[in-house]
Amino acid sequence: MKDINKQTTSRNITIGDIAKELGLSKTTISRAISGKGRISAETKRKVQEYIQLHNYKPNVIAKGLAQSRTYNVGVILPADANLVEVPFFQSCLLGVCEAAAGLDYDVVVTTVTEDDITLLKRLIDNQKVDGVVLTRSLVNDLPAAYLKETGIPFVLIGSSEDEEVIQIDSNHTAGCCELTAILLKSGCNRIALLAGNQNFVVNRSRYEGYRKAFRDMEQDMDNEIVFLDRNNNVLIQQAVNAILAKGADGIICSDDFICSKVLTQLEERNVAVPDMVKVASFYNSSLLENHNPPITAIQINAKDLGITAGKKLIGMISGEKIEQKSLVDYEIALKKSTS
Amino acid sequence: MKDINKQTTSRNITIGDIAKELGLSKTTISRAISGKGRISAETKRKVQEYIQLHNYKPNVIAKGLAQSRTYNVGVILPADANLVEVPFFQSCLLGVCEAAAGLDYDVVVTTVTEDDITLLKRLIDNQKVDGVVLTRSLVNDLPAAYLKETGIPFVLIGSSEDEEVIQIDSNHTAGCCELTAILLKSGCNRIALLAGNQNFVVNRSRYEGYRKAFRDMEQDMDNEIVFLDRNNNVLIQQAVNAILAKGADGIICSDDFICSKVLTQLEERNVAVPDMVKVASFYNSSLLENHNPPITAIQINAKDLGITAGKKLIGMISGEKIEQKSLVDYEIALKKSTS
DNA sequence: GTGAAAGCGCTAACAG
DNA sequence: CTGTTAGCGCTTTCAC
Repeated sequence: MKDINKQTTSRNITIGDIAKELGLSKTTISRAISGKGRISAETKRKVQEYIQLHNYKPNVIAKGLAQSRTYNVGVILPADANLVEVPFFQSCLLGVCEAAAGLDYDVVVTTVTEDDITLLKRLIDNQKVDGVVLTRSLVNDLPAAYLKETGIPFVLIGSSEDEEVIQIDSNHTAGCCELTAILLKSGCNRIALLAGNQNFVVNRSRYEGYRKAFRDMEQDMDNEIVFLDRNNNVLIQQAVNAILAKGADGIICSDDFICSKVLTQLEERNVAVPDMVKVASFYNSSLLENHNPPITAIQINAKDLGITAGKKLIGMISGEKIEQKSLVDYEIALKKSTS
Repeated sequence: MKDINKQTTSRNITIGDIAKELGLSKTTISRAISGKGRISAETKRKVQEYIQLHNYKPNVIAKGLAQSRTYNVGVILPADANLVEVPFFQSCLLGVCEAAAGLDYDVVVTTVTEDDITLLKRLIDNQKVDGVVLTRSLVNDLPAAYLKETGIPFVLIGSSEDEEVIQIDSNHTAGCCELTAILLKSGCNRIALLAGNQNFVVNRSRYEGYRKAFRDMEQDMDNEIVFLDRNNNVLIQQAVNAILAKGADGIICSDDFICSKVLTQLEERNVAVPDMVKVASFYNSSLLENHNPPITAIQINAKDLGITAGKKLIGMISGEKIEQKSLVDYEIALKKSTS
C-alpha cells in the first residue's frame, strides 16, 4: 500500500526511476536516450523498450537547465495599433511554429512596438529562449540592436543593411520593380505609388523598386504622385484624392492594408478598376482575396518565410554556419485589376 | 588577470555569486528576492541594492525546475486551412500575451486542427507549460477532452456544455438574438442565416439566438433560408443564390469571413445593400472594416477575451478558485447595411 | 561499455 | 533572522 505502482499517482516518471527499475545508472539511461557516448546495443534496446512501454517523456526543462538551453525560440510580433490584425505576422508565426515543432523546439511569443521593446527585454532577461525571430525590420531597429548587443542568436524576417544580421526575405525591390514594369508595359503612363511607413525597411525597398522600373524602362517618374508614410485612413484618403486629381492611370499599393483602403475610396468615388485606373498591390491576403475585380498582387508566402526563419535560427543555435541572406521566392498573380 | 570582474564574461551572475559576494547564504538571497520567509529589512535592502547594481536577473528556468513550474502558458491556435488568417485568434493571442507578461508568465504557442492534436500533446508531454488557453470550442472537442484527462489547468475561449470547463466567452446566443430582432424590427420579413461549421460551438449558439429572436417576437421562421456549415466559397455562393432566389430581405452572417464573401457575391449580382437586402455580421474585423456601405456587426473584443483568459488561467495555476463562466461584453455597431 | 559524482540555478524543509 | 542540506531531472566529466 506504499509505493507499489507509483505510476498511477501524479509524479512523472524520471530517468532515475528507469535506472532503478532496470538496475542501471542514470548515466546509462541518459545515454540510451540521447544516443551520445558509447552504449551496448542491447542495453539501449532494453531502455528504449521500457521507455516506450511506460510512455516516458524526458523533462525538457531539466535537460535544458543542465545544458543551459531552453529549447524555445522567441517570435516577436509587432503590437503597433494598426498592425495587430495583419495576417502576414500570424502566418509567419505559424510557419516558425511548424519549423520549431519539427526540430523539437517550442515557440514563445511576445510583442514590441516601434519604440518600446520592454517585453522583448523581459523575455531575454528571463532567459526563456535560445534565440529570436524578428518578424519585421525597421530602419532604426531597436529590437535588432538590442539583440545584437546581448549576443543572443536571432534572425530577421525582412531586410537590413546590417550585414551581420541574418535575414530571411523575399526580394521586395525586384518584386515592386517587376510590378511597376508590368503596369508601364500595359500602357499606364502615370503610375502612382502609395506606400506605408518608411521606417519599415520593406516599404523603402518597394519604393526603390518602383523607381528602378522607371529607370530601367527609361521613363519619367512623377514625384507628385508618390505618397509615402501613408499609414492611416486619413492620409490614404488624401493621397487617393491627389492621385485622382493628378490624373494617374495606375496605383501601386505597398501593402494589402493600404490597397483595401484605396479600393474602398475608389468605389465611393465611382472610379472603375481597371477601366479608369489600374491597381496592383503587395501580399495577397484575405484582405484582398474577395475583391471584385480581383487584384493583381505580389504573392508572398509568409508561412514559408516563417518556416525558413525557424529552421535557420535553430540551425544557428545548434552552431551551424548560416548564410547571411535567404531569399524566398515571390510570385506575381496577374488579375483583372491591371488588365 | 583571473576572475577579476567576471561580469564582462559570458556567464550570467547567479544567486550563488551574490551570496559569496555579500557573505550570505544562497537561501538568504533567495528570500530577499522572493520575499518569502523572514529576513531583516537591512539584509534585504543590501541584497536588493546589489541586485539592482549588478542587474541580476533570476533564472526562471531553474526556479521553475525547483518548483515544478514553468511560468509558461500555452495558447492553442487553430491551424485548419481556412482559419489561419482569422484575426480573431491573433487578437486573442495578443491578449493572453499581455495578461501573461503582467503576471510574469510567458506564452508558448502551438496549433491544432479539428482532428489532429499531436502538437498539443507534444507541448504537454514536454512539460513546457503550466496551463493552456484554448481559443475555440468544438462540439466534439479533442483538445478539451485531452487536457481534462491530463488534469492540467486550462481555460476555453468559447463555450462548452461541459460544466467542468472554465469558459471565457461573450454571449453569442443573446448577441445573435438581438441582431436578428433588430432586423425584424426594421421591417425585414424574410431574414436568412448563413452560418459556418456547426461543429464550432459558437456557430451553434448563433443559430440558437437566431431562432430565439423569432420565437420571442412570435414571428415565423423559414428554414429554407437557413444555411449551416457554409465554410467555403462554393457553399457560400450556393447559399447566396438560394437566398436571393427565395426573396430574402435580410442576411445574417455568422462571421466576418462569411460576410465578406457574401458581400462580394451581392456586389457581383448588383444587389444593393441595404436597399435590396440588409446585411449584418459577427465580429467586426479588418475584413469588414473598409466595406462600403459599412456593415452592422456584433463587436467582440477578442483581445479582451484573451486578457481575461490569461488572467483566469494564471489564477487557476496559482490555486485560486475561478468561476466557471466569465462573460465578456459585446456591442452592436449599427451601420448603414441595416438602415 | 557503464557508473559515481558533481553540477545547472534555484527553492524548501529543517535547524539553530 | 540566517544557514545547512537536500533536492528538482537531467547532463557531463572522469574513472573503472
